[in-house]
Amino acid sequence: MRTLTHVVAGQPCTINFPERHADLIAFETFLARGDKVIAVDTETTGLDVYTPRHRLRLVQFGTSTEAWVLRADLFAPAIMRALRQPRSLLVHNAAYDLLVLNRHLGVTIEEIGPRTFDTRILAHLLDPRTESEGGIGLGLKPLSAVYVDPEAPDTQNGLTAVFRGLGLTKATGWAGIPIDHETYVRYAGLDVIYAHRLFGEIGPMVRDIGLDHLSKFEHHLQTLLAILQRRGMRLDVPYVQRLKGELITEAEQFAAVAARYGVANVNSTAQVAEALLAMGEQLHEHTPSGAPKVDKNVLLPLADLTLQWERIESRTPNPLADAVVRSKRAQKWAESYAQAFLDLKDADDRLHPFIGGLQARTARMSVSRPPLQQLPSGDWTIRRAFIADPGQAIIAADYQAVEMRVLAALSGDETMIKAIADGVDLHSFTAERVFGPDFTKQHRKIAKAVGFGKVYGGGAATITRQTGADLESVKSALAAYDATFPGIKRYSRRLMNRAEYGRKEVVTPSGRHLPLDRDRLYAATNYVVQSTSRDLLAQAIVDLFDAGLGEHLLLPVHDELIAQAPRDEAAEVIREIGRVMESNFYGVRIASDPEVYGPSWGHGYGASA
DNA sequence: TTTCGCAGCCAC
DNA sequence: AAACGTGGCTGCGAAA
Repeated sequence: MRTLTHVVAGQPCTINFPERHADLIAFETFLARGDKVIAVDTETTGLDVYTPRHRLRLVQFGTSTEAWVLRADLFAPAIMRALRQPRSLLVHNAAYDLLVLNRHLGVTIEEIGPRTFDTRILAHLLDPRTESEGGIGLGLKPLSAVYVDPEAPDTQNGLTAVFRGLGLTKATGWAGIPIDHETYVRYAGLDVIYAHRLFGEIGPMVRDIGLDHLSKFEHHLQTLLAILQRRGMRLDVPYVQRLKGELITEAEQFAAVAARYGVANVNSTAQVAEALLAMGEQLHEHTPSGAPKVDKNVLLPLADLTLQWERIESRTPNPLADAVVRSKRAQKWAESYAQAFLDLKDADDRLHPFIGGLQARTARMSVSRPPLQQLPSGDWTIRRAFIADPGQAIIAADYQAVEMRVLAALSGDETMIKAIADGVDLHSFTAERVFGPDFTKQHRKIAKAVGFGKVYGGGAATITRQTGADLESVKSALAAYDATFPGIKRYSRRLMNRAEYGRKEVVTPSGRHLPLDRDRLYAATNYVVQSTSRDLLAQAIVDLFDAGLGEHLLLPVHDELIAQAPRDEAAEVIREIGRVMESNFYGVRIASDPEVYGPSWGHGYGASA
């Protein structure tokens, strides 16, 4: 047994590192003490839990003064027994550890999820802001520094310094550092001690502000999302390999065209800008640092293309601009999607994207490694890579204009609530009220942009840029919109006034406190709408599991759920899922649109083979 | 050599 | 008076 000592917040703590089986007797004694709550953490070789190369190295247990760091290669049975004892577990960012323990030790999410407390969830409820947003942050280190001990070492960054001394990098260090390296063991042990103390500090705070109920909900949701992640989605590997090859060829062909105009690297914005200027093009827009902007909003018009890639016929296309946008798109799709899919798949050709259930400031969920919430939707080719399990079909149900409906409900605007109840197209309705009965397609487009502008907090200038309409008609459309839906303007003003003179935050119907930046109080409306829309989807996921439909779910995508079901039941299952998703929110119907896609996700976007 | 901020692009 | 919100990820090019 190796024993390390460390002072945490002025108190001496011990970190025990058993080296042989005889050392476990003391560990059993520690467990037999019967602490109600024990902190747990894992150290692994990397973040990609389901790739064949992923390994579990250490599992740590601890209280506020004592940690046990156990090697998974030597002591797996003891670790499993400890995890299965009937007591509460305390984990910082349990979304990750639940999956690790399930995959490597077979201790399932269902076994330990329901009795796990996650300090990251508690911290997010207290303040969801990251460090860069002016908050404490959601990592164990910044939270410990604030709530436990200002001297808390940064165990993650501290180790990267150690990695360098060993000739390792950030990428190779977690797998390569010797498993008994003193700093590695020490920091592994400190993490559970800090997590335990952090829980002791912020657990009561969450209770005091009346968020116990929301906390319970978020813990339950996280467990369900972990089950979705464990399930994963099936990848059509031959299709992805073929697609990747085609995309790379396309990227190379257009890169060769760009090279003829002096651009050796299409991803170098500096090279592209210089070459375009040399060709006599004007570049009026600039980036925050002052460089000429050459993004696709600039390049597509130079190539005589709309933002939807249709020919405008208003000028001679600039061949360089055309080649650059085409090469970059093909390369982005090849790398960010096709290649990422192949890198992250498990041994059974399934992808298990990480679902962050409580991610954004607004609690919106995120999906990463790979980013399945942001696959191209204007074209089916990338989504076609995901296929249903044998005998099943991909199905999906999305909320219809959920953010507009939430805004209508929260603001209580009678005109909009009635329009929704009557089932009319909201943007056409707005266009008619703003521009009269003879409104055009362009008028509807402006009305739609104004509606989104209200949700996002966008102003006349932004809407002008988006729609190409002139500033004056956009301004009058905004004024007419306010006159048509006075409740929405009133509601936004109320949120801002409260923040102006009271706490710089907005509180959602679920009781979530969302901090506002003092120079961006106008974001209040967006925050409460976005957050509430997320809460509705989260509630739907919980309800679907309660209704026995959880086994069908595959992925949440902000306002929709992707699922699968046996082919001959698919239509019925998705209708049922859609029904469970629907609700009445302050008198406004939150409606869903169920759809059977077919053999792949891409079949919902026009794929046929 | 590795890390990191910027620019850009994908989604809702 | 006006104010475009939330994420993930890749490549470049300079800093460390």
